[in-house]
Amino acid sequence: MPNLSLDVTPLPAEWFARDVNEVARDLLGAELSATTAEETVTVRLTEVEAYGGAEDPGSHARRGPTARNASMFASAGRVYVYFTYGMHWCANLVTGPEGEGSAVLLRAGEVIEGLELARRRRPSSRSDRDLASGPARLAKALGLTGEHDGLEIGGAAAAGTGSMVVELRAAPAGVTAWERGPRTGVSGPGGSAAEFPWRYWIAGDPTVSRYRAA
DNA sequence: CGGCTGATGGACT
DNA sequence: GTCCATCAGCCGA
Repeated sequence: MPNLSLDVTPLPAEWFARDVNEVARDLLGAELSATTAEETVTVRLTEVEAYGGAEDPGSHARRGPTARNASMFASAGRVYVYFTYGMHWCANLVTGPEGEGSAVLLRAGEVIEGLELARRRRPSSRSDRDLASGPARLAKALGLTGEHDGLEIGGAAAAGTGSMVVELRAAPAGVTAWERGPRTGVSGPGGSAAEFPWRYWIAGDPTVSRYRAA
């Protein structure tokens, strides 16, 4: 299935109204931009993970809505940002209808616009290809934090002293060279990692995060 | 480049 | 208490 054009605002709901795995795969190659204070960082998505609702043992939504995951249960086209490991923010795009709790975790990307700002935000990055080569790295390069949880794509929201606008454009011709495999850190009772090969990445792309299965 | 390990705090049982 | 949808720093090659 070819990628649909996403150059309209707000996003067409039908683009998200299908299996979260198809949405995840079609997000590969898409361009996500985040603008604050007249400065924009854009990443070309190279790695994502699909997470289902209550039926998915690896999903934050598996035990129903809480204060933390509330925005996951909103309708499609919003950003779900959560805090993990005591220091990192990670960003997802909500894909399901209201109440479902499905979303796509943005795991890695290539910075294609706003390189200077991305470098400023990630001074510890060893090279430009590491600027967004991991979920927390990507969120940091884009400037996304808990302030932006629930933000609607294509919309704007007050965030601290400034504002944030997030926009998404699909790859013009789609991505054909994609691969998939087990998600990170998803195993144990209720479903092994192998049962959910819902991690997708662009084959051979140097910005894909260095994940090794246990 | 790749492997190993400590850091660090909120959510949830 | 325990569990994280992780990363930076350090080391060796």
